[in-house]
Amino acid sequence: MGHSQAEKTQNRDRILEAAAAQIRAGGLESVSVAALMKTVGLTHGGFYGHFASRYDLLGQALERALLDGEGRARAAAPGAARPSFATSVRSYLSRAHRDAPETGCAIAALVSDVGRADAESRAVMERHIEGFIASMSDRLGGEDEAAAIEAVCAMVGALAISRVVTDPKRSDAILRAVQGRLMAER
Amino acid sequence: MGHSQAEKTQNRDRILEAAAAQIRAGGLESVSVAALMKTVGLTHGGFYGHFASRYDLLGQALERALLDGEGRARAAAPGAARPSFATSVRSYLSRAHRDAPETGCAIAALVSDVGRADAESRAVMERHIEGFIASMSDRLGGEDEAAAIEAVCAMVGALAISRVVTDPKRSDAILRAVQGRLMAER
DNA sequence: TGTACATCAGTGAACGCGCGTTCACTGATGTAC
DNA sequence: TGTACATCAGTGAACGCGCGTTCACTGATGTAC
Repeated sequence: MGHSQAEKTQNRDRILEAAAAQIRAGGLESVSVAALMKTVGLTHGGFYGHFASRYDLLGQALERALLDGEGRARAAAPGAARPSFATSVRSYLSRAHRDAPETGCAIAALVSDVGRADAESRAVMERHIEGFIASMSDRLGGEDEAAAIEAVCAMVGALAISRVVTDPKRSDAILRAVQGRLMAER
Repeated sequence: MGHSQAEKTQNRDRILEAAAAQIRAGGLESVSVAALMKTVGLTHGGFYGHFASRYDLLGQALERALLDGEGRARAAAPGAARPSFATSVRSYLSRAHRDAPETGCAIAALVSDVGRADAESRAVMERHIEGFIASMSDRLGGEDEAAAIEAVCAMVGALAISRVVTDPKRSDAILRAVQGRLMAER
């Protein structure tokens, strides 16, 4: 077994990435140090060589999850150009996105959790919410921020709600309805 | 100290009500049997005379929280008549509602939590989401379900997001923006 | 280039703590006569 | 109506368990010569 410095950096990153996926799949509280380290193939004791505490990790994992989700959105648009409003909405409100929370938007995956978290965590997510609004506003021509805010709220709400609904057809219909409304309005 | 049968029924109800508030304020996982019983003024041992397990309680508390939230919405409309679309939206997207999650809509308070819960819990919330959509659809004239679905998603999303945003003015602005857009459209 | 040693990433046993749950017990309630 | 007894709501000590965290240890890495 190797213990090089390069591997340490790499392991830290793998821990963070696994935690970022875990919090989206199971919520902030679902992260256990032992289980996390097992996922990465290490033992729990080594954790504290990378992070000061579970709480410390959680803060960083939240930021990472938010970045990951945005990265995925960017990657989902084929071609180099910035995706259009319609493309963003379609990709965000897709079944694929709904069915893969662990790699998807962390805002939708964790809104209600973070809404009751400490101010620091809320500020972290807040920055990404503003980024989301700004990018949608941009894609709408940048004139009407209220329209962008409504779109973001409807998208986050629809995705989160679609994950609650147990009837797959009905869940699909909700995604489609909001998609249709958002595209039709402009 | 009294132990009459009437008091037992009453205590059970108080436990359930406290749990319904707690899950909206702190999430499903935030409920601890000991803390809950203390809130109600009893000791933890007595809990199992009322519920089979913590898990059993959680299921019932979720249903109760959802009913509570709807009751509050109904009570918020002064006068006997069913509130209009505009009144519902205004009351739902109010600062008062945002600042009192423990008595407010359990859908907004717990969407992302329940989205990753077992099918049974999801089905419980699903029924209330359908009820919410149906009532909004009704208030819109009952012709365009997609409009009602969009409104519900935007309202739930906006309220949940407004609780994340740490800047109070910006949080207010988000509520107002979505309110304005939903009312303007029809 | 090769050797000796210090560094340090990761190991795994151990600890304290809180939590869900159990259970023998208490004493008021409510019922049978 | 009053008395004796069974019932049972609530008490609080105790238990097992999992979890976050610590720490002495291991052995490969990387550096000084």
